[in-house]
Amino acid sequence: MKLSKLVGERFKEQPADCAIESHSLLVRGGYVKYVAGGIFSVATPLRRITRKIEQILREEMDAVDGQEVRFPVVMPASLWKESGRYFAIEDELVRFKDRNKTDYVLGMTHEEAAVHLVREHGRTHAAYPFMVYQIQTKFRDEARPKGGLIRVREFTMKDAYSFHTSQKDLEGYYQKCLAAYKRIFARAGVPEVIAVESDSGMMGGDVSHEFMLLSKVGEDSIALCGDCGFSANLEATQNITTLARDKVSAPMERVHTPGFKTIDEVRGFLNVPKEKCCKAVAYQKAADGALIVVFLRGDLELSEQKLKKQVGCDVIPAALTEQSGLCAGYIGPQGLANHSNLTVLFDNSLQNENNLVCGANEQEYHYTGLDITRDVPSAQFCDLSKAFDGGVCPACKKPSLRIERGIEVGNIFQLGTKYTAAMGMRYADAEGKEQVPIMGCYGIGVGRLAASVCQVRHDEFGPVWPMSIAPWQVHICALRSDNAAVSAAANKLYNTLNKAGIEVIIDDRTDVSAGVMFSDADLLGVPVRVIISPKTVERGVVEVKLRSGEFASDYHAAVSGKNKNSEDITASVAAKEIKKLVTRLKNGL
RNA sequence: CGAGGUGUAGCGCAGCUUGGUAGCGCGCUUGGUUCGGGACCAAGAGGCCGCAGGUUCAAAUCCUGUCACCUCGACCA
Repeated sequence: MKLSKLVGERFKEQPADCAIESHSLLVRGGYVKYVAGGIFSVATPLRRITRKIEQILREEMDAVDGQEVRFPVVMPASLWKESGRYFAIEDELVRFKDRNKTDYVLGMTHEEAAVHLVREHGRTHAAYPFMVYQIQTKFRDEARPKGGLIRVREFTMKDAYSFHTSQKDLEGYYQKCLAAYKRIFARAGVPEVIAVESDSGMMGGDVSHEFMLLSKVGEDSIALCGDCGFSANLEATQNITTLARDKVSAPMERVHTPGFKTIDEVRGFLNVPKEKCCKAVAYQKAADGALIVVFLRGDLELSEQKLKKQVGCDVIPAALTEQSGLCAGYIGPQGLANHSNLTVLFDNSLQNENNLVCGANEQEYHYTGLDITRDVPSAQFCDLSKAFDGGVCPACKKPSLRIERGIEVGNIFQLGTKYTAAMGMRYADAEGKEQVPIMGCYGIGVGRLAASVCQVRHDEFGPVWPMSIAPWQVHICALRSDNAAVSAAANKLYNTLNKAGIEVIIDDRTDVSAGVMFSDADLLGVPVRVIISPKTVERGVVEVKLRSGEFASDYHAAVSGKNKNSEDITASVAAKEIKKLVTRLKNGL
């Protein structure tokens, strides 16, 4: 590839509207061009990167007996009505009508299509287990695309679907896929990706993992235990609290707290620690507006995800009106209006607690001396608060939990029979009895992975691509290409490397300064840089540098140590050395 | 969907308060001088000032509406 012909502009100004480094660098390096909200065109350098990622995905999926297939982007609504998701999913699923007024959807994931494809093949138990996968464009009408390629509406995803005759078989296969995923991320140059337990959300099923690349720009919070290695999505991490109960329970006392509503105001006024307050949070069920009041310890945060799971439906923060019978800012467990349509829940953190401050369900009054055991004997406790930094690990019970941010680069779910049952997929078991197959699914976002690698592998000048996914392996900067000797030497090396099967891009522009060439090379992030200039030609050498900055002098020495020779010999000697270097980097040495 | 913000040349921005010839930097074109970390000089090209109404002799500027985008939140299979 000649850089002079490469489509896409590189520039030095920080683009407006880029909130994270990977977005800014991918725009500045001419990797992507914005088309519309969450929709990008991908230029050659990024396309070459994603092709390499896709190839790694194919190899690893094939290694666990995956069969590559291709599902349609456009599917009839009827297929999505079979699974029920046509109605369950709201605006994220794009719906439209064709010329005959038939309803269609744009594929945002392909469980339905997968079941549709394999239900005939899967009629006999002898067919199992098997997996199909595809690498294809998906469209999700995200409420708010952000972070450049991290969260987009149109994206390429590798999605795989496995089918099994027993939970045990699925679990065994699931472990194989988990191992395959670890290999994939290691090969893509981000071995630090970790698998964390996740909440399966509305995908259904019980066990699921998310693959997280720790990064401050990540959208997910992850709880990690530095002691036992426990890791889980914050939403799926049980919050264990350890506050000790006071020896003596004071009697409840009604106190005047004019205008003090929030925990901070009340605890400051009454001079008690936050954790001795009983906080009330009001929500409503999204479907019917029924009120939910959650009580939790004053220093903790409610997890909406956990609340949703507990009440079994979507929830929204409550709008407290006169009719609600709730007294905003003064809600407490004692004397709460007896509302037929009110759910009251207590977080585990309040269990056995005493001497708490709580609302009195009356304007401008709180109680002190609340003893949950004594005063609210009917309280139902469950896990509703968020785990926190420095909290207790649910696995090893040591206070060594830390909370970090991560980018979700992949996920795997044990789906169970949600789709197979709904869509009528059946097989005959060994006894001839009809059974419903069990399903697993496994996804990796290709563009998001590329952007994530950029996010964690860059310096102030540009991305530093790992050799395994770099758009090219070698970048030749021919300084002063207007000089015939330089141009001849550079082209000779370029041709020699090409013939040797090395992926090489040459900056053959005759009208730019060295600084421009180096800056562009930095933005393209190719691992091995070869510099040819009048000076190096004079000495009969080429200069080799690594984008990462490591080992640069070694290789310079190795190449320049050769005797001064004719151009031909310099090219072949240099090419040999460069090929060795590329191989070494490929093998991660 | 809620809150805040921004739309002016390919990109980054000024101009708007107080209406009166549309500007700057980068990039682009041509010529010349330079040449190992985003060079310099000279001459050029490039704009429906997001869109639609309104006020006015006159609107990038004031008013109304609308669309798009960004940030935070909600949502996220």
